[in-house]
Amino acid sequence: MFKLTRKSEYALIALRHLQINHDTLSSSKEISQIYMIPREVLAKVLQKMVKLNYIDAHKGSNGGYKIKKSLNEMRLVEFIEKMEGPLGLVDCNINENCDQIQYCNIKMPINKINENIKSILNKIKVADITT
Amino acid sequence: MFKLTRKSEYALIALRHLQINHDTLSSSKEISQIYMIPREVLAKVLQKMVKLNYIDAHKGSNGGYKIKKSLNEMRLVEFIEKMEGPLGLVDCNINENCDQIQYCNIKMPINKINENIKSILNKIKVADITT
DNA sequence: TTATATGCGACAATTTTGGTCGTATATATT
DNA sequence: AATATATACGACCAAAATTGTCGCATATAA
Repeated sequence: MFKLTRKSEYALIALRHLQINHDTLSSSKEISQIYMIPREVLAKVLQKMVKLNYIDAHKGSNGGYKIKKSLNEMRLVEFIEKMEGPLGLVDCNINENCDQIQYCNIKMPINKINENIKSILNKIKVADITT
Repeated sequence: MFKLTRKSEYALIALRHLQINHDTLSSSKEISQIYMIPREVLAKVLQKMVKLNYIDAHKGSNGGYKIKKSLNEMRLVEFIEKMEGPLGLVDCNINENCDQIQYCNIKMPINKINENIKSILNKIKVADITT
């Protein structure tokens, strides 16, 4: 509970690598080997970041990925939510698919705590991880 | 990802109920019915809280549970960690069973964020939920 | 004695997460 | 043109965590 997923971790590891090597292309093979990450999983994470326009991809021999400068200014929460879906301590912070929703007696206080946490995370930029 | 478990939710719902009805015993049956929580699951959560000495149990007919006053002053994080095990954004905040640990390039920044979140949670008391 | 409560272990079902495989497509290099 | 190497993507499988069920033992009030 209360953990990031591996995919998020892999994404951030890759981003940091891409940031440090922002003057060259880095392939999924290269990154997966350096950090001991299963190649295919990493590849999909990278592909998702391309789709979200966070990094650029170059196909073919000597191809690879390159980070986009603008990404560093993005809020970390936003990044994670785009990659994984909305964050929330409990389901009713996200949707209303909860059997307890109409009887629940802790909705309000939990919601408040959720807001607190989100507001902290809102202050963290992707660059705080990658640089 | 990044969610409380149902068990934690159930525990907090039950605690709030016990707090409101602190002058009488409440049975797992009663609580499970009011909040639409599967009885057996709730029962185990309650039993765990008894073992941790957070609530009192009375067996037999007309039995049930009662909250201990001191619990309300406990930090929420501590409560959750006792119920569920240690919290951490990533595995290496908890133990070192991670294939990436020696190559990881985001250990430090993630650790810092983890500290931030924990320090917020440290300011929240159980009473902030139950009252 | 009976009804009703907690206590507890084994286990089953479900969901989430993490990882694998096959194939298509693009491109630099030879 | 052929080859090697890279990304793109869908289908699928495996493992782990979470959530829920069942059966039985024990305690106690009425």
